Amino acid sequence: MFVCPSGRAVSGSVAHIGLWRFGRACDEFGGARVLWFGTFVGIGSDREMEHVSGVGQEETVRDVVRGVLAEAAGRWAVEQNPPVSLGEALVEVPPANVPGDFASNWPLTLAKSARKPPRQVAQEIVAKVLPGNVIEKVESAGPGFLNFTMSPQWLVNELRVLLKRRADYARQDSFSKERILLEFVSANPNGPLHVGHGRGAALGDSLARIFRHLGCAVTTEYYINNVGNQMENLGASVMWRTDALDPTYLSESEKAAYTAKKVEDLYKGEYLVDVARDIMRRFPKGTDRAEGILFFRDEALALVLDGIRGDLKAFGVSHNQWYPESRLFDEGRVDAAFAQLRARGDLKDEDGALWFLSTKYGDDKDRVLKRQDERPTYFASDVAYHHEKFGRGYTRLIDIWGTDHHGYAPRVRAAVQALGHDPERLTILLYQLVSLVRAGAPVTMSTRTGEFVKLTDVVDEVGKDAARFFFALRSPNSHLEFDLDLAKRQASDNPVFYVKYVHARCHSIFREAQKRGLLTDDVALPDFSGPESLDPAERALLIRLASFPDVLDQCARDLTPHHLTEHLMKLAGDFHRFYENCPVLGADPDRRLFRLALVDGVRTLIHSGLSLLGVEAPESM
RNA sequence: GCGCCCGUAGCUCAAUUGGAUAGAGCAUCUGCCUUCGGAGCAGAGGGUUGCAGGUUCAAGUCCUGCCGGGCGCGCCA
Repeated sequence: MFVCPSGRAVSGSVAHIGLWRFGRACDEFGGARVLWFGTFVGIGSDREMEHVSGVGQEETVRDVVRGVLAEAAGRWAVEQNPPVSLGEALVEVPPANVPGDFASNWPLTLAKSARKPPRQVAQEIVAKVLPGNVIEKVESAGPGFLNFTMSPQWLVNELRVLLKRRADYARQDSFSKERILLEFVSANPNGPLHVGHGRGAALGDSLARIFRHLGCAVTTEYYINNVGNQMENLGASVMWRTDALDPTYLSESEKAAYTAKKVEDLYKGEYLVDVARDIMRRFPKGTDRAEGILFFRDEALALVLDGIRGDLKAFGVSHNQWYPESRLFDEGRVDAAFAQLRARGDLKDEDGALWFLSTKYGDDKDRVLKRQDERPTYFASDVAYHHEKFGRGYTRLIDIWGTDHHGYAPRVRAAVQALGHDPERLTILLYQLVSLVRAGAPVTMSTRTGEFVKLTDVVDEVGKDAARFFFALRSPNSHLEFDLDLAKRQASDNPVFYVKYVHARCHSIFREAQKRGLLTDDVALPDFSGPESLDPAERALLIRLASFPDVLDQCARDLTPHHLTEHLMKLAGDFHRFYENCPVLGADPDRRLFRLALVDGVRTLIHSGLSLLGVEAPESM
């Protein structure tokens, strides 16, 4: 067992361990100063087969391969003259046609400084790999690639680790230092959430779950825009609906107040009729109530927010915190942010307004913080809000926005920077918008006509699980076409059902095993013995299961759950091939126990994976 | 006009951040499965990665210019 400066066994880049090794060797040759941490256990030795117990997990499979590679390359490098500097190297999953579980292109990148052909470098590094039980085979191939094949013993042992850790499998110590604030949805509270918000909600919630699973402390937050023009317009819109329902309900001054608003600024959505009815029911004519737009605004706001909370709950999403914009004013944070910017010389007064000189920080124009009439802009509170979020001590802020807000990003970044925060610690994740398809034809979505498709309509139609899975199916960066017909089909062409079915089938095998008296305890499966040799279908499943931590790692790195949905679909495919070729209950006792363990591993990871997406995994269907 | 995102098989999308013969699913076609759940499996066809240059051992990926699509460009939020 060894400990790395970063706290992670083999962190990020291979260069880390490579340099270690390299450094130590240099020291032996009287070379560079060396930092040596802990005791290095020769990679590939039997010790390596022991996995750490406890909450955290040190290495993913890929880390293990990186370690083997770096160790060998490090020993190779010290023998080179002129000296070779080991840069970044990458261990990747190779294309299907190449033999091996992992591959590296390192020799290709080292060839130049080593002044040797890449193939030769590859062969020399292969020769340096220490024999052991982890890697079965290392080969040089192609123009200078290295191909690694994991040993059956390692794969089988990793299954034991999975069955021991269960729901904690893939938790990694390195992530425990991260404190993330994830802000998402934050839709203006002027009506129900629509489908576009659903994508943001699914994205944010799944990412939060994935980060937490990996061991990060994550807070999810919804920022409520409860002040400003649009909220007054909401109040006026409700008054307009109220007036239509009962012309005697509003006072004359109230009528004047809402009719003073421009008609095109009013929200036309039908749901506001219900809001109006609700208010009239709770405050009958003649009873005591506050007067004016603000009364209707606040009442409407409360009702709309309740609705949004309900929409999200039905979608399996609940934020840890709801942060109202008004709080920033109540606590004086907006003025405080202004003062700080002023002190830095980042403000100017011009045309009677107060401006933030965002062009100093890369924005393409300066931005107004306070209008001529002294009222602050939305941007002003957002500046204060981001400042406040940083002040809470998070290591990272993530904002998730629809791509239609992308033009807003540079000014927020500028503000964050001007207020003295590291802009690298703020990530603004933009997702492309969603188009709905029904019966092969697009469903139109326009917020302006008030005919937008509500998230709840989609959830009601296809179910929460299908909706969650579909929203997580694609990279945030690509347009998402949501096929409503496909999503609700109870057939194998629907990926949600394909994956869920495998989970149910796994449970069915266990039910059958118990019925036949082949299994007394369906949970433990502690000590199965690894088979002499693995069937290809068994092997494919083992490597797929073992790749789960790497997949989550990648989801966290790329800020997208779509690697996970893809992995689950591949896992389901692997399982069906296994199921087809490898009878479980009909096998001899040792093999049966091993295969039951495999099935147990599959259902465990499907359950974990789906729950990270907010999707249920039924035991029968 | 300017800025950001995108363009990959008939359709919907991947491609591990510059790597090997660009892969899946659906659809189509051909087979298989009365066993632990047939909601399954195996196989086939299908591509000049929008176009044209450039960078290098290597480009769907990077740089330039076009073409096409989406979204922004307010003292709205």
